[in-house]
Amino acid sequence: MARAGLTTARLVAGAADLADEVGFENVTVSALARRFGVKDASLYSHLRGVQDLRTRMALLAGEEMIDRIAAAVAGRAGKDALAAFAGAYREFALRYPGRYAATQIRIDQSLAAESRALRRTAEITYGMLRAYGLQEPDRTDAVRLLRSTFHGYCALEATGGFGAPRDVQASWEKAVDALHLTLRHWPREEEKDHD
Amino acid sequence: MARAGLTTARLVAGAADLADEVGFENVTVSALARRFGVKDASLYSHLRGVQDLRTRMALLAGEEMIDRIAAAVAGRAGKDALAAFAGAYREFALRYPGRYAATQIRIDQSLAAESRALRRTAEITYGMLRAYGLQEPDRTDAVRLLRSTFHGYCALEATGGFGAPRDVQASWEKAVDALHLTLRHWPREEEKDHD
DNA sequence: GGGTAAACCCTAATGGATCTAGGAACACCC
DNA sequence: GGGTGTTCCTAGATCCATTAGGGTTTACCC
Repeated sequence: MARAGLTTARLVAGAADLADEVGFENVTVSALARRFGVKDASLYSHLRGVQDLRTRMALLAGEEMIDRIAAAVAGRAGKDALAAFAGAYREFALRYPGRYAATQIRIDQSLAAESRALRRTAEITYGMLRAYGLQEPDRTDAVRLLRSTFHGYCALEATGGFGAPRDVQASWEKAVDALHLTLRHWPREEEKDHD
Repeated sequence: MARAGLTTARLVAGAADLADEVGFENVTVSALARRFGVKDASLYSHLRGVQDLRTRMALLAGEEMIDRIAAAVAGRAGKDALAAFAGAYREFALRYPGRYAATQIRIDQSLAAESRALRRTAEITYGMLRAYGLQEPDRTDAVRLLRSTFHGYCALEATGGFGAPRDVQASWEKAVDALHLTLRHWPREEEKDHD
């Protein structure tokens, strides 16, 4: 009956590792308890339940991810910053698929508001766009486009959506190039291109 | 003991409706049996199990989705076709969230190869790009970029990822505009923009 | 160093999910 | 009307989430 030394933080970290190994959707309270050599019920002193666990995993993974991205972007601007952001984003998504999946779940609005990770992500993303000189609402539109492309690419790649023989890394770099050009020549409110 | 008249097709269609109502991940064999007023075990004469059910849902939803898109794109070219494709894509994803989620699961490679929906999707997507005059590998890169952006946007929107007050429809139209320009001025292999 | 309160982990039990095995009722076809 | 499958059911095994309540270790305080 040696104590296992469980804490909420250790459990959540263990769950994140487990998610990377077996997939986010296969992280169960039972599996987590097994990993710590403990009975299921023991986890309920540290976690309110599986929903709580998932939320905590999402927040942890979000922090870890934005830390990597922030480190990659630091000291860069313009296309350099964009490429660094994109590279760190995809690197994280591919290397830690369970953690990445965790970042994509729906989070309670009130929790999201007080999440340091989300605030930092917004800061860093908007900061990265500064060089392109966009004003609202174009800035928000651009952020949404970037996030969509990054997430969509990683999600499709992760689920085996890209079947063509073409190198996936090369396509990614092309996409980042294209995004850079899009940001540089953003179709602003007045100067719409009709064609 | 009146027979319920179950068939694989009816079950899969029912499961798709159920997915749109309660979410793809909440479609269970039990819930589906309940919906048809039948015991769980009865479904196993028509379906091999929950994995089989999910795969069939994915194939069905994929067909339905590409049908809508094909109808929208028919007779259009260039930016017109792109906008129609994008509109039909997002319309489907938002209106049938459970079916859309089904289309995103990982499908067995051998099954994917013989899927009519996947072949048609490829045809229509590449056809839509004809007007932009891209050659391989640029064409594949462009397809990947389009799919990523469309999927990423719908996925983020569906999980409540867009918190800013900016109108989501407007951002989407801007994204489609931006994609059109990207396709028109695609950074081809030789003429790379270094900046 | 011993007592005690809190923290930690357990047993036990409920309810819901997937899935298998085997049996009964129905439809159809001659 | 008697086969002959197909369709659906009962029963049961296994796994997961969660709650209730109880025993044991830890750490702190005198």
